[in-house]
Amino acid sequence: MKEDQAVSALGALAHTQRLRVFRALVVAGPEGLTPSVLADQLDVARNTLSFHLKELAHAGLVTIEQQGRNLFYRADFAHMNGLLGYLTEHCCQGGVCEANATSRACTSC
Amino acid sequence: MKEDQAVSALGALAHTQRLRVFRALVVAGPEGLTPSVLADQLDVARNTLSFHLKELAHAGLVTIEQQGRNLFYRADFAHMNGLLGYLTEHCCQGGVCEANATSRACTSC
DNA sequence: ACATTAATTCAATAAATGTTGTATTATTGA
DNA sequence: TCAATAATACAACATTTATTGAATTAATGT
Repeated sequence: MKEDQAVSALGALAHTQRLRVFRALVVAGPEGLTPSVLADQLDVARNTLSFHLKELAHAGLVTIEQQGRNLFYRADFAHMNGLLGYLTEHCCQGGVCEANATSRACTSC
Repeated sequence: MKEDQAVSALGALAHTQRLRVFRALVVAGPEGLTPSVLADQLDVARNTLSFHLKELAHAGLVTIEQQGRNLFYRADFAHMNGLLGYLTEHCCQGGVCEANATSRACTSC
């Protein structure tokens, strides 16, 4: 992951509602969730949610698939994993755990 | 780490210059760096840097110690570690790696 | 075709964030 | 004490981000 990707992903998560949206998608797993369900679950206006989902998608943290008139948003675990790897790597730069950095990211995601 | 702390830390790092400042402090290690040195190193105006350092400090990611007329800023590795733990834990919620979550954070920081 | 549902888009506004220049506080050394 | 240095604080402004209500697009079922 590049610096600007990391900044973008960090910015996308640096908002209470978006972090909750992302967490809800993580919990939902590979099936994902529709904006309607998310809006009900998190009590957010639909257009506001749409804005935040776009932010998350633009940052590469979620993917979108259309099924009929529903959209299914899913957490992009690989991208989140890349962010964790970036942070771990740079958190430890100059430290003693560089060798572990790659194995430390969430490999199951 | 609580949600609002995580949001705050994520927001502090979600800015190119602040991320670079933090990385420079990580590289500098336990000695830390003064604003003057950071400003020269990163080519940022001093008052702008002061603003960004305040943001990082407010988010708990850096600590400040005064020595004479110099201030020494240091990366707070424990706090960064806490953020990584929070993200790892929530990135994996509902997944298979919850048992590893605690061991995955940067233990050397 | 028509009404309904899902979701987004747009414009307007409000709120938060970032930058710059200037002024201020505090420490040091002559 | 006075000049120089380190750093922050403040005010003004510009920019970006967030929210809301109204309108729009697209898919579905009758």
